[in-house]
Amino acid sequence: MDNFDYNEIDDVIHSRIRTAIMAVLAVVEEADFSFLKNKINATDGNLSVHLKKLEDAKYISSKKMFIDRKPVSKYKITKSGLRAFENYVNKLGSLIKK
Amino acid sequence: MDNFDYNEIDDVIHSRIRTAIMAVLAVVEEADFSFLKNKINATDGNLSVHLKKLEDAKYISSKKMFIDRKPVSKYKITKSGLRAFENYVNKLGSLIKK
DNA sequence: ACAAAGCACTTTATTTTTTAAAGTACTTTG
DNA sequence: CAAAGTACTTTAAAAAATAAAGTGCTTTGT
Repeated sequence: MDNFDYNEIDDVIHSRIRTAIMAVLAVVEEADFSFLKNKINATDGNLSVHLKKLEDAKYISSKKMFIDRKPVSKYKITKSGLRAFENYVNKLGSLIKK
Repeated sequence: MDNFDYNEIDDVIHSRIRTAIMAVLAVVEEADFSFLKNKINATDGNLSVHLKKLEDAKYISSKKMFIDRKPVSKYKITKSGLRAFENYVNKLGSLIKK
């Protein structure tokens, strides 16, 4: 039992809502705003803010478009986002199950 | 792939520093302030605040005493704290590794 | 003996983050 | 065509995290 340094946990990911977003985007090819909103059970404002934070960190990317005359934002995890999420999972796993 | 509801993640535990504290206290019988501080690499003020928060939630308990004429605070995880931590780990595990 | 430096914390204040509430820009339905 | 809905974004308020000071001793050096 050696390393428990909390600073090694990625704080961009380690927030309830962002952890959930990343977990979903890690397993789907692409997800739009409404899908995520329902999936993780978030309010609009919150989701919007946290998606932006993940996007600023380049962990996810978005494309905005119109489908059936309605605005739709599609999100997907980036390569570095997936890498970060994997690291996060490993780090947390090593912290947690001993 | 069904349940990703982020509200189900225990927010008392899901903070980097508190996750680390709980992870340590889940595997040791008892730990004092300095031990925790070094183990998880936290500053005094932060550690103090978060220990208090976990204590307020009854996830950990503390005893304050003097050893070698110096104040020492000993912390241990409570039964409900361990249960909460286990639930947290399970929940996060089910979210994360799919 | 006494000042300076440590140790083990706690408290307060500042910054950052999270959440909730409004707001924007349409589109659909009665 | 007004009211309700969809898909968000922005702003404002509440909560949390971090950093900085402060407290109360004890130890070490001179």
